[in-house]
Amino acid sequence: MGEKSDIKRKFILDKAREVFSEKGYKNVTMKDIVDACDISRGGLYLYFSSTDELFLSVLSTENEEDDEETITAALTGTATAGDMLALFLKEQKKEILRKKNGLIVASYEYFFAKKVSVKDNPLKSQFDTAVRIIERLIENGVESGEFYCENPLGCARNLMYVVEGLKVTSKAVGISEEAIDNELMYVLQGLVPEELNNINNQ
Amino acid sequence: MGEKSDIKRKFILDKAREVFSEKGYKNVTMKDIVDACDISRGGLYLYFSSTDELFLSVLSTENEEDDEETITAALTGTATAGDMLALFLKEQKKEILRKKNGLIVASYEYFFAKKVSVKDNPLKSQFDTAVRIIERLIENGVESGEFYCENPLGCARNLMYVVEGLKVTSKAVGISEEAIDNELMYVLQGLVPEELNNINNQ
Amino acid sequence: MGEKSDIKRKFILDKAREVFSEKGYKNVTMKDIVDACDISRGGLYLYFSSTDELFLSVLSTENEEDDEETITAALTGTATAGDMLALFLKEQKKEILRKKNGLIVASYEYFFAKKVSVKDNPLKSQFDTAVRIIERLIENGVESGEFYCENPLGCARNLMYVVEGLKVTSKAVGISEEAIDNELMYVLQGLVPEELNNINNQ
Amino acid sequence: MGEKSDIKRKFILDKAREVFSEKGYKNVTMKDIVDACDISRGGLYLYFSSTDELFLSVLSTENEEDDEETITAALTGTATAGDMLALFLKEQKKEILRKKNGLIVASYEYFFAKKVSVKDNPLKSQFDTAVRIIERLIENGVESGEFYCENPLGCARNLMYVVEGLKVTSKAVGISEEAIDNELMYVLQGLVPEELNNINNQ
DNA sequence: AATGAATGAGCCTTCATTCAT
DNA sequence: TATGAATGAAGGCTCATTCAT
Repeated sequence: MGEKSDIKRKFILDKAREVFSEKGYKNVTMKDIVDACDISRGGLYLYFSSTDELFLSVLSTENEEDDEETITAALTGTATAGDMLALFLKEQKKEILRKKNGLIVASYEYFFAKKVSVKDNPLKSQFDTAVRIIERLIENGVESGEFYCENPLGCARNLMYVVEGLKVTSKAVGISEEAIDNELMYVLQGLVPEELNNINNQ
Repeated sequence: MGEKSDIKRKFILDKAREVFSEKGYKNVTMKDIVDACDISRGGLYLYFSSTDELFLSVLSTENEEDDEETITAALTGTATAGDMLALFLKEQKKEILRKKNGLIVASYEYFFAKKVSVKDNPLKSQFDTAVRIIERLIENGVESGEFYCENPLGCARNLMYVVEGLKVTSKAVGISEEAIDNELMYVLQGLVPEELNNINNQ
Repeated sequence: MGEKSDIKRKFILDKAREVFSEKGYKNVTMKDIVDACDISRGGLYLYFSSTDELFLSVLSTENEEDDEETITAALTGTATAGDMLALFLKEQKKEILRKKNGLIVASYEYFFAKKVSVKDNPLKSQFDTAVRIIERLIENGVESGEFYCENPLGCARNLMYVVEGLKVTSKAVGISEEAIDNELMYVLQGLVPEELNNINNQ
Repeated sequence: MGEKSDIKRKFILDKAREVFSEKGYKNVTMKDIVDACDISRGGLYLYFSSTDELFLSVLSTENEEDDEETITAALTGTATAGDMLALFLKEQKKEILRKKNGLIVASYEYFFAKKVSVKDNPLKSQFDTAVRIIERLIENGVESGEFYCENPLGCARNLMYVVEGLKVTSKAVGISEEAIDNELMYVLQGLVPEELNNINNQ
C-alpha cells in the first residue's frame, strides 16, 4: 500500500470516528463503516479486518491530535494557572456537551468488554496524563498564590473523576449545560473559594 | 398472573440480574437468560416481552432492594451522619470492587445506546435519589456539627459524580483498592477536615 | 430433541444425500441444503452446524443401509458363487451408471481434502469390506469348481481397484454402458475363461 | 503475445501446477497463484482469463511433458516390452506415492464438478493415450514372446483402470508402497505368469 | 402456562474479477 | 504490459422473537 492507500486509510479512520462517535462501539457494524465511507464491503477489509482493529486505530490516531495538543499549547503560553484550568475545564465541558459523543461512549463500551492490560489501555493513559497536567497546573497556581490546595495530586484526581463521572452520566442520562457548569464551578471553588470562575461562555 | 407467576417473575429477574452482572448488556443473549433460569425460550416471553423490558425490569427491581434498603435502614437508626456517610461510601466501594460488575457496566452499555427519555431513565432517578439522600445526610451532619459545608446539594452531587467516575473507571481500566480509598477519603476530608474517616475495612 | 426432531433429522439427511449426490461435496452450501429441505437457514443449524458434519452424518447413515444389506442378503441365498459375483458386479455397474452420483464423487472430494485417519475413513472400510466379501466369494467359487484362481485375495483386490477406477473415471469423464460391460467381463473372464457371464441386463 | 510473453506464460503455468498439485483445485485461490508467481492479480489475467482456463491450461501442458516424453522416449529405444511396461508402471507408482498430489486430486475435483464434453476432457484423452500405448506395448510383447495375452486392448484398459483406482484410492485413503507393489505385480503376473517383474526400486 | 422448534433478518468474511492508472 | 485497489456476489453463522402444540 503506497501513499494513496494512506490517504484512504485516513479517510476511513475519519469516517469511522464519526460513526463510533454517533453509535458507540457495540452497535457499529462493518456495514455502518462501509456505508459511511461509501466503499465496498471488501474494500474496507483491505484496510481493517475487524471493528476491533478499526476502533483501536481510531483511538490511537485520536490521541495524537486532540487533548495534548490543545492543552500543551495552552500550558506553554503566559496565561495564569487559573486561566489555564478554566480553559481545560471549558474543553472538557465542550466534550461533555458535544452532540456526537466523541469517543467517550465507544471507549467505555469497548473497555468494559475487553480486558486490556492496564498499560495498553488508552483510557488509562489519557486519564493519567490529564491528572499529571492538572496537578502541575495546581502546583503552579499554588505557587503563584492563585490557588489554595494542600494536596494537588489528590485534588487533580478528584477533578478528573468528577469530569469522568460527568462525561459518562451525561452520555447515559443526559445532563444540562447548567448542571455541568454548577458542578465544575463547585470543584473550582474548592481551589479558589474567593473567586468565581466563569466557564459559562462556550 | 397470579401469585405463582409473581414468584417465577422474581426468579427470572434474579437470574437475569446475575447474568447481566457477569456479562454486561450486549453480550447477553436470550439463551444465556433461558439457560440460567432453566426455562424455555417461549416461557421467558410470557413474563417479559423483550430483552429490553427484561433488562429494564431488572434495573428497577434493583433499586427496591439494594441501596435504598441498606441506606434507608441506616438513616432511620441512631447513627451519626458521619457514620452513615462512611457506611454509604463503604457500600459504594464494595460495588466498585465487586468482581461481577454489578449492573454498572450493563446499565451504561444499555443507556449509552438507547436514548431513553430522562424521566424514564432509572439510572437518572437512582442518581438523583442518591444525591438527595446524601444531601440530607450532609445537612444533618452540618446541623449536628459533624460536617462543615456551605453547599450541601453541590457537595452531594460532587460526591456522586466522583463515585460514578470511580465506578466506570474501575470497570473500564481497573483501579486498586488503595486508589479508591484515597479518592473517597479525599472527598470526606473536604467535609470534615479534622477527622479521618476510616473506610478501609470492607 | 425428541422423537419429532429425529424424524426431521432423518428428513434433512435424506435431502442432503440427494444434494451431495447431485453436486458433490465442495459445491454444496448450507443454502443448497436449506433450499432442498425447504426450511430456514437457522433451522438447519439446529441439527447440523456445518456441511462437514452433515456430510459425515450422511455417510454414516448410508453405510447402514446399502451395500452390505443387499449383498449379504444375496450371500445367504443358495445361489452359486458365479451368480453372486455377477450380482455384485451388476450392482456396481448400476451405481457407476447412476445419474445422480450416489456419494462417490462427494466422498472422494471430501477425503481428497480432509486427511482422515485411515481407520475412521469410511471409504477405506467400505473398500476393505467389499474386498473381503469378494475374496470369500472367489474362494467358494474355487472350491465348487466354478472359478480358477491361485490368489483369491489379490484377485479380489484387483477387482475392486478396477471397480474403483471405473467409478471415478465414469464420474469424471463419462463412460458408456458398453465400456463398463467390457471391462467387467474382462475381469470375470480372468476367473472363468470358458464362460461368458452376462451382466448386461440391468 | 511475443516470445517474452510465452516465457512468462510458461512460468505461470509451472508455478500454478505446483500450487494445484499441493492444494487440489477447490482450495486454490487466485491469491495463491499470484503469490507463487510473484506477479500482480491483474497481470495474471493478461495471460489467463479465468481460474478455469488457467487450470485447463496447466492440465494440457502437463501432457506434453511428462508421460509422453518419458514413455515415448522409452518406446523408441531398444528396450524389451517387459522392460518398458515395468518402466511405465514404475512411473505410475512414483506418481501414486508422490507427496504432492500431482494433478490427480485437482483434476478429479475439477472434472467431478464441471461437466465437460467428453472430447474436450483432457483426463479422457490422457487415459486413452495411455491405453493405446500400453496396448501397443503388449502387442509388441506378445509378438516377441514375452507376454501372453489374447486381448491386448482389454488388458491395457484393465491395467489403466487398476492404476486409476490405485491413484484415487491412495489420495483419498492412503495406501502403502507394499500394497501398490502387490497390486501392480498382480497385474503383471496376469501377463507374464512365469516372470516376476521387479518394480520395487523407485 | 409452558415448550422448544422454526424463522429470517442481519452481521461477518472471502475471493474471482475488473479497471483506472 | 503491469499493477493492485476496489467491487459485490456469495457463503457462513447467530439470535431475538414467534407459534403450533
